[in-house]
Amino acid sequence: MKPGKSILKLYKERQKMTENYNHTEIEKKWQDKWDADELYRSVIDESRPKHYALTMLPYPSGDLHIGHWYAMTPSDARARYMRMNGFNVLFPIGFDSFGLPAEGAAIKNNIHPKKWTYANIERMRGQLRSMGAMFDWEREAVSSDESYYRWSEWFFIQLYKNGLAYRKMSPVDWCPSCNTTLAREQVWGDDRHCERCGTPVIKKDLDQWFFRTTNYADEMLKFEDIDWPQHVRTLQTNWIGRSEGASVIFKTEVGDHDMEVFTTRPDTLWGATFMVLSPEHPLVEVVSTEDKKAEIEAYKDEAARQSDIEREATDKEKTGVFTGGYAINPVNDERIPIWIADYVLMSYGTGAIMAVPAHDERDFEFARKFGLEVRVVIQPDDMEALDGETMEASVPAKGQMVNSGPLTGTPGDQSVVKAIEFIGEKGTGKKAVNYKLRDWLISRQRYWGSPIPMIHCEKCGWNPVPEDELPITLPEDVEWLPTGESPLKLHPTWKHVKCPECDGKAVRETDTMDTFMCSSWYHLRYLSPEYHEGPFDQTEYDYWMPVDIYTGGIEHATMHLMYTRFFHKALRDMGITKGDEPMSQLRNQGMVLGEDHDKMSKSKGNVIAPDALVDKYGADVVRAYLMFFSRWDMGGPWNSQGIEGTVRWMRRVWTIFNETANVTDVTPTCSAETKKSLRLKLHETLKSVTFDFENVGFNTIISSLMELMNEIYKARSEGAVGTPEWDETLDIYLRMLAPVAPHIAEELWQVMGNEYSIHTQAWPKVDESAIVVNEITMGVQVNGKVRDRITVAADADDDTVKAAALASENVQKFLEGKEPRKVIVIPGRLVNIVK
RNA sequence: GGGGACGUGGCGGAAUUUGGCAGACGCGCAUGGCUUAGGACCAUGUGCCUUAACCGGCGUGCGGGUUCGAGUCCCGCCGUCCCCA
Repeated sequence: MKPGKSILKLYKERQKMTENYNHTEIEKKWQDKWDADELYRSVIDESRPKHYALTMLPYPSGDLHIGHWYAMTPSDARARYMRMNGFNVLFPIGFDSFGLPAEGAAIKNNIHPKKWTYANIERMRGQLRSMGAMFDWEREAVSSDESYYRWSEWFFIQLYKNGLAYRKMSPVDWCPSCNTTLAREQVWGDDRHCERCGTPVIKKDLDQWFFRTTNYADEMLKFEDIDWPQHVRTLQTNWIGRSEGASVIFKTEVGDHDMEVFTTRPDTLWGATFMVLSPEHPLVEVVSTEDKKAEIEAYKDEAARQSDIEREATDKEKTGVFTGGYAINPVNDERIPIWIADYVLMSYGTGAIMAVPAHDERDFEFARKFGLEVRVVIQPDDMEALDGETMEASVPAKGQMVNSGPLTGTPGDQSVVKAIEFIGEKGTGKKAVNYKLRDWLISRQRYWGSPIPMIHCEKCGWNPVPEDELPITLPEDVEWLPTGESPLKLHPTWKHVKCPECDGKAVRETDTMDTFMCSSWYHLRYLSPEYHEGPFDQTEYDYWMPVDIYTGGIEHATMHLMYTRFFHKALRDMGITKGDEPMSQLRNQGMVLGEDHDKMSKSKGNVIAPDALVDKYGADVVRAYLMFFSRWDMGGPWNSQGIEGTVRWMRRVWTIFNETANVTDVTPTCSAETKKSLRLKLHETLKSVTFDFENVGFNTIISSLMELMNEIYKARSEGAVGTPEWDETLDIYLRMLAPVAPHIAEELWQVMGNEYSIHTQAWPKVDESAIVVNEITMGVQVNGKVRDRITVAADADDDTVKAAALASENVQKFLEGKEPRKVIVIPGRLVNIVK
């Protein structure tokens, strides 16, 4: 090795250091300064329009992952863009810090959930700061803080007092190993096992608290006044599952009990040849005969182990058991057998159906399998006469009523209405609407959640805790049994209280609230997290609400996003909130996949850790690459080679600005043409970047900025440095870069000798005159295929364009001497010549 | 089973608005420059087939349709992904 080699290498290294920017240093420097200057404090300012930008509340799992960056940093860029456009922007952050994982950690590692949670929050605060987002930390809200859950409790009481919270017995998923109920989302797989221990869950009847979400089912189907993605609207609409029909009472033959059924097809009542109850239906015990009991019990156990989806699947072999009991069909007083079958769900409708095999697919399969009668009562006009004995499939279409007593002959377009009239007159049924939506089960047999502020007294029943006694705080001196049972229940003293009514002995509710309760109103707590007179300060509410843009994952479409709408509407009706909807606009981001195009997971080893990326590339590059690599609403695979392209771009940006700042006395040598086209490209870029920010199209923002940087390099090589056009371009470029890469933009803003801070600068305005062009190129097609390109004056009339197109040699060649039959001119776009 | 979304080069993806020049931008690759050197930087090229090159032909999952014109609209398939109390 020659001695000169290492010296040269050293020199090169040093040169590289000055050429490239030190992201760690710069990002720290500006984050500290922004903090010290409270640059991102958002306070009420009536002189400016407000913009409330909200990103979904993270759970403090312990480590920020790339998904958080993907959700938050593009949202931050958009919020910054709005700020530069004169809006007073609120972009808050906080933590959804109650929940199951904290208790998992407690049981597994013997660490208190509170300690675990708050340590995680502390760690994640630092990680969140590294994003360089414009979070207003003064408004941080943490849902497990006493000052927060005190108001969750208060809301519960208000809902209770207004009849929107109630208690009832309900079958819930229960893990016999963990000795606790599970949320629906904690039950996994087709065999319905516990997410934590893998034990198959069972259904268990428990007294639980519910919120009356179904009161708002119809209102939640309305989306006219909010700009939410069609996909989310569809998911919520299907989830609510509204259907119109009739409710009809069938009587049991023995005991004359009512069995209510819901049907969308009351016109087929005369074709009901049997009834099916859900295996969980309370009347199963009553109607079944002694000889069937054992068989029925076995069947019930079997059904309880299956998921509702499996049970409802139409391709599944039908199973069922005859109860030995009979019902009376109210329209014709016929005696029909009562069966139980798993395809009837207790959670849908009334848990009982009238089976009309001739006109319902599943009833038909069931009837054929068990040899039950198939009776045709509807005859569609365009079909041959149906025969119940021989038909091979059910006919669900509407049509003329046949074999239907007094309604025989009613045409298909009136059948449902007439049938409802008929049962109405008979007093045995009425028009009804059914929803798939259930009331929201709020009880959790958990410790780490907001206590339900209710007290039970043997004498006075349930009463809410007096409001001046709030908050009911969680006791900290608790222990976990290996059974996993809630420590609140096991605590020796906590639950024993005096009855607020009679002052006698009473007990607290030891269940806590579903954490979706906390996240239903966090956007209100952000308004005034230090406020103690109520859940929020009314003045702040009146200024900031509603949320102008809400960003987050699609996975919350039917959970959080429905709960929060319900919550807002319920609060509105109680006089607490105003307006019908909490969030005017919703935009969802997709998911960042691993480099193998698979979902990221520790077991697959394809997880991308943002902290390491920030160390290596800096927050600005990570932000920009996340915006660039795919359409935001689609997401896509990470590519560690791909990010290098963003690094190169950022380095080129850095170079251009530093070079320009350091160059003095330069004499421009470029042509007027160069200056004009640079300015054209600049304002075209500004226009499209503005459009893209407005429409949340992040990837094309970055590609436009890359294109413009390529054009800047071209202009530089042509000697444009030092011209007014050059200076204008660089000035506007930095402003456009600022929302994307806040640190480097701030640094370069300073390098260029401007006043701090770039983030309080105005968004530039497009100069339309710069975009006007004199000449345009148009494609010329012959029979739809491009054969040439012509350059014409931008304002040329159609005849001129036509003439220019026909003058093309290549066009003439393809015309083969023939006279064109038709020439279509699309101004500014193309010419199509039809041979 | 039902509901929804998507399908464009070797790869990620562009093509806004009302159907109007497909493949922007980036990765990768290739060639050249600078270099003792390059996994750095700069420049150029890069859908496929054919060609020395031009020209030409073919091209947005497959098959049909509407239209002067279809990635975009309609119908039918195939495939992938997501959601489902």
